[in-house]
Amino acid sequence: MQLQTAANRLDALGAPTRLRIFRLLVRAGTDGLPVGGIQSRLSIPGSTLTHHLRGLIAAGLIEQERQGAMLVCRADFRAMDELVDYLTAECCAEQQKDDAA
Amino acid sequence: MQLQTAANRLDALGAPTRLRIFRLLVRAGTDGLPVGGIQSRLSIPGSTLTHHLRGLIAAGLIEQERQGAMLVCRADFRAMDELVDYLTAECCAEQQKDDAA
DNA sequence: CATATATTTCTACATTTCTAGAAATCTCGA
DNA sequence: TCGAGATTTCTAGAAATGTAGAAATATATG
Repeated sequence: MQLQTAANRLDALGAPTRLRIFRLLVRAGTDGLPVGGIQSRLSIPGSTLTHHLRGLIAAGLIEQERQGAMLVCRADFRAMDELVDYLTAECCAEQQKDDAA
Repeated sequence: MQLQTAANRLDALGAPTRLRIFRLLVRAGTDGLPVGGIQSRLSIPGSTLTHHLRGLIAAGLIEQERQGAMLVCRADFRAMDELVDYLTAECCAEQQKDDAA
């Protein structure tokens, strides 16, 4: 995983509103939740919610699938695993390599 | 770990510059690195570096200890572990609890 | 004290971000 | 095609953020 990708995902989760959305979707599991379901549970105006969902999608942290009139959102668990791996990968390496990349 | 704390730490790591700093310190291990060492390795102007170090400290992700004229920075590995735990804790819970908190 | 090295503070500016109301668009069923 | 529900787009303003030059401050050493 590249630094930029990791930074994008961390940044996406760094806003409390988006972190709440993401955690709600993680809890919802593989069934996911429609946009409206997120909206009512978290009391977020639609336009604001769309804005944040776009950010989470751009970061590759969630996916959407249309089911009729509703747009179902799901957490991308693989993406989250990659992120966790990235954070822990170099732990205590104690090396003096540069971090230019 | 509270949502706000997690969001603060994720946000702190969400900027590429700060993520590079943090990973450099993680690699440096318990010895840490002085501010100047980070500056020369990552080619970041001093004022910019100080700015970002302040953000990482505020998020509880790094600590500083003065050693003579130099200020040694170290990653707080416990904080990183807490953050990783937070990200993985609710994974695949498949529950329908609210996320109002 | 004077000087060199290390780091921060001050300052400024461009850019991005968050928020949300109102209007527009999309999807389905009758 | 019309209406209702679902979601997005448009728009705008306030606030936060990233960046870094120049000056100031701190620390050690001779």
